[in-house]
Amino acid sequence: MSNINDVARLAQVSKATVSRVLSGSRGVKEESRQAVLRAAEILNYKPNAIAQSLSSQSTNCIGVICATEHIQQSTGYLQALEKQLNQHQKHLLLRFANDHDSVAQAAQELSNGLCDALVVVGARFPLPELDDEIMLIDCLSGSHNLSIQCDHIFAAETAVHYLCNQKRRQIALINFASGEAAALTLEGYHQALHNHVVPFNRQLVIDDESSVRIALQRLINRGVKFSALLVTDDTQAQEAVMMLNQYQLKVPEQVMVFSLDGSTRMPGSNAIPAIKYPLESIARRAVELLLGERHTSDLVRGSLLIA
Amino acid sequence: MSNINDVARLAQVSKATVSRVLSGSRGVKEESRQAVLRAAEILNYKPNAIAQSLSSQSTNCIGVICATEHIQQSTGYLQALEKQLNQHQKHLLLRFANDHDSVAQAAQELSNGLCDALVVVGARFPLPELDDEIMLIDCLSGSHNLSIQCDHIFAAETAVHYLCNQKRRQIALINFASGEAAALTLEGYHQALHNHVVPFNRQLVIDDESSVRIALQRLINRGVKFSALLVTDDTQAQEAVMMLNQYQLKVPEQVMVFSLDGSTRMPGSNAIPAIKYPLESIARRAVELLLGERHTSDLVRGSLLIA
DNA sequence: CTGTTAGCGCATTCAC
DNA sequence: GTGAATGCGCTAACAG
Repeated sequence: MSNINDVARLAQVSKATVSRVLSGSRGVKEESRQAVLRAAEILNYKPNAIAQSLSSQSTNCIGVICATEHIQQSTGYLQALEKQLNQHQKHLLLRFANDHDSVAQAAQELSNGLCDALVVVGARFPLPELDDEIMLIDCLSGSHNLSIQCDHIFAAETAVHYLCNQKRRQIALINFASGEAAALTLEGYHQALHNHVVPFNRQLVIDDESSVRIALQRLINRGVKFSALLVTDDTQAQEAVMMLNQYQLKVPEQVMVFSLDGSTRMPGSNAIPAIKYPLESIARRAVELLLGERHTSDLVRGSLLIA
Repeated sequence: MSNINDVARLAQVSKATVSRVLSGSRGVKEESRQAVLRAAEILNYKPNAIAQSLSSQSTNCIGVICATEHIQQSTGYLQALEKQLNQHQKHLLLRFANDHDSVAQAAQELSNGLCDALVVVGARFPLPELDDEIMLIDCLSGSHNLSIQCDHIFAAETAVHYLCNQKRRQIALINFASGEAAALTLEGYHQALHNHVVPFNRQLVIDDESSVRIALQRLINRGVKFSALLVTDDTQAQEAVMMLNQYQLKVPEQVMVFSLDGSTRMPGSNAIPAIKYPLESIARRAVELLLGERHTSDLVRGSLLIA
């Protein structure tokens, strides 16, 4: 690989001029300019990103720590984020993590100057204490950090309203296992039921179980009837549908399953009503936040999506 | 962020000694050693990765260009790759691409010293001419490059054998739209049919159509009967199942769908027989290849997976 | 307009 | 054992 010296020599100018042409590029005689460009072309010269980073004290890398648990959703975020970052000439350094400790370790290892910023995406578990500079997207909690959260109250309300309008008034909820997200979802659920004058039945809610299958079994074991089931994402929804079928419960005739996050639909889940969040929009805001073009943490509302 | 000078000053030694302790670390008096470690601890010092890279002429980053078309599969590779790279203290720089030009551009942009190596994963379209150093994993072609390919002949053979044993002899094939992978798949299909003394019927094969839905429509429009359908991956399989249902064709009673790549099963596709490739193993070999611990391009066989 | 110089933070000689 | 000096490739400040 050729470097700036090679170009300077071939173009008969100094390194500084080469640098000027390829960067700021103003205040350079057209003649030298052309010479530099020609030389660069001939040598197929690309400024070394590492050297630029060291000099400018900023790599153009953003570290993304991505939760793997509901990987389908996360992948959607990943694609959207990469697209936005790409448009801003930034690179995406990927790291997967599925629990508290992995996130902590990843954050540690990426805090050595390699990244300009860090983002945690889609964590469905309690996070370690992170530097305030770290951004959280769609995580269970994160009110004190730079973050973009889904409006869980709104989502739950919308879901309940929709289901009530479908004459489904016994609505079960398999909630997040912890975090603010769980509390907010419950709040929206509660509120909407109240608006529809449907009594709240504690027996219809499971909010301390990370496995959908077990949550659903517990729900069924309780023997309470329900005509609708709220789950937190599409993966859970699909699993729920399969289990309900195994229990001879017809979906959606007997139980309508509703996904509180169907942002990245998989083939086969089209028939499940859901709340869909605008991934591109979220990614765009996230990147703007990271780049300092925007300053307020965001609460994003999703829209109702029915087949 | 503190740097090596701060540590050296606090520990009352020179930069060189600090570097020795935190890197090679031999030939240093225990006393200084402790002093350095203590100072580093106090200052929470982490050697700057960028500076190390510039000095050592090797970032520990591997660029991964990931095809998005059948994203579920790719995500599996992504996770497996990240895990392996992580174990080797390497970072994964992610880039998505969905066509010839995007790959070319991504390869360009990542060839500026930021990455030590480049990998293209899961491309289902013709690739641009790439540097020989670039590794291909599960792409349509790539015999001249460093690569890890699935044994498509073996997969198709296995599929056909299985289906024939299930008394399904009219086996339709919706093949890859191009590349060696298509040719090899067809070869395996052909060979296995021959072994089972089933005549080859050109009408049962579609190999110039990138959309499964359209391919399947064409197949059905042709009016040929088929009791089994081979498709190239799970996403396609699920779409095929849905379409077949719309055509009132019961799956698997009337048509058994078989996925030639079911490495990353989604909920709901469990009932579809498939060939499953060992993702972790593939990722491990890939990383070994990248790191020069191994030198031969690989052909990987997948195993039959039935519910 | 352009060349020279001095860092960026670290690893690595080479003397002592 | 250890410190001073040099270089990785580039950008920026400062002279001319």
